[in-house]
Amino acid sequence: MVNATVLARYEHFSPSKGSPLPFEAIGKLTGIAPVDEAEDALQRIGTMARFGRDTTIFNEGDPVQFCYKIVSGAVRRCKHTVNGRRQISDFLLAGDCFGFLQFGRYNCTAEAIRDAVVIAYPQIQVERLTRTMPGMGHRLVVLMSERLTSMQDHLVRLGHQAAKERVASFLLLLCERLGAKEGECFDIPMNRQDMADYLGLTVETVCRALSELKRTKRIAAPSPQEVIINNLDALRTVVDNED
Amino acid sequence: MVNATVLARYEHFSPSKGSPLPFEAIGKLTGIAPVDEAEDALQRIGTMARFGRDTTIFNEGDPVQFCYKIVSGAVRRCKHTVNGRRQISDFLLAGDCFGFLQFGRYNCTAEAIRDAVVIAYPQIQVERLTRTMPGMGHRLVVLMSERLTSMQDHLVRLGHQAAKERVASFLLLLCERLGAKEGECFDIPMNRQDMADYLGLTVETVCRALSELKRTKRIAAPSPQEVIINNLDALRTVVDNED
DNA sequence: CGGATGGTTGATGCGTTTCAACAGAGGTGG
DNA sequence: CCACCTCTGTTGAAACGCATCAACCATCCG
Repeated sequence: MVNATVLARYEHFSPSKGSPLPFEAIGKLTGIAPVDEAEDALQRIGTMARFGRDTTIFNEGDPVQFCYKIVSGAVRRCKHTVNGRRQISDFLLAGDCFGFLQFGRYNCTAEAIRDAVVIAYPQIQVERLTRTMPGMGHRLVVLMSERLTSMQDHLVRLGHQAAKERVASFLLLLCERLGAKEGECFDIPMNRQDMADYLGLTVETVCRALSELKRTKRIAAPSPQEVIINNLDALRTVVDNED
Repeated sequence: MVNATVLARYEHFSPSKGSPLPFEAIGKLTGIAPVDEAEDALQRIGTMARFGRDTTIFNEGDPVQFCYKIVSGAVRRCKHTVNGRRQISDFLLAGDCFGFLQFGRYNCTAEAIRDAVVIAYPQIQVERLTRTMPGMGHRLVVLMSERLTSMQDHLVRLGHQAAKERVASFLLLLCERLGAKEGECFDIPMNRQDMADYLGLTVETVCRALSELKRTKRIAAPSPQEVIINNLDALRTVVDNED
């Protein structure tokens, strides 16, 4: 049953509808060549898949079948609470991996924020690689460790920062992640509701915080989905005024 | 310099003042015998140390020198923000490990909540064990994975739950962790400030939430440090009313 | 053109923080 | 041994920030 669900998802796959592409195709798509042995080994077991906006990649509690790497698009990891609310634990963009080092069942839900192309690695084969290739395990642990660090930072955000500070902090994070420079325009890949569910706020509060930042000239916004950070240090000042 | 600090800490060590005990002593103290090869190997490289209440075990950013396991007492993992506030990411009790799988530098600060006896494992030797013993790496990864899961749950708490719900949720967590049954009295190992810094609240709000839970007979409190959960399900109801 | 969707702004109420006062436990020194 | 102090926990009153509810605008699409 679970298998059927997963296979059904592959129908979203666009480049060659219905049948997952072998990994080789990625090289052409992304222009990225495997840099080392571990990466090369992973490549060989990966197949591409495409998930439409707001579709579920896997649910919390599902048996682990695949691990993923994002080629393009964006994904949110989240938990749904009993009363329909949602806490997003993090956002994933091109190049990010998820679903690795989960034991038995996924510990959170993964959903596409916008159309996303991912590479799916069968978990069983990843595990085999981890056992046989010395570098692989370590690499995954480092990945996990980084995630833990970023979640700790997020705890600080949710525990001790005011709305404006959370939004400012989020913009800085996004800016860095996207490699945008001061004064450079970049796209916000998620909508206001996603931002709100990540920051533990309401859509309205996120809007007001953004408006406030615009009013005070710390940021500019050509469109609702685009932002320019006029002065990185000015934004950092907002974040640090946590009290 | 860093070495000197760490060595100085060992002076707190009480059973044989000044010189760290070889691990064998633990067997007698805790009555726990090594259950398998990995555990046994760890035992041989561990030395005991004692940290007084509110002392620092290591600071965020310190180079990783030791990994720890708690024999008795309690420890908090936390981050200190620029303006003196503190976010506690989790509490650790007897049997819990921390400081493992950190790369280069600790990603958070660890402090003793109350007098704590720990076993310190030199990081270099732990790493060697991880490379040579097949079971060790996997065990550490599982540990890390559990931590990630619990931090995700905590994100939900901080992001979407009201004060009463957070406190109720915290009590349930503590109760389970300590293995206390419904109607059984158990000790709260940390003070109100620690609880507040963990839950992203103020001391006063934590107090009020506790008083409210007492008033409604969901819990009883023989002393400020002791709690009895009269009805687990009643408390769970409080937690789930997240909206 | 009409309806749906996502984003923004305004007014109001509620919950948490803040500030303040006080109570009880534990420790110290006269 | 008691007076005194400190530290932690508790409760009250007022201020403030965010959520809520509601209206409105812009864009997109049928």
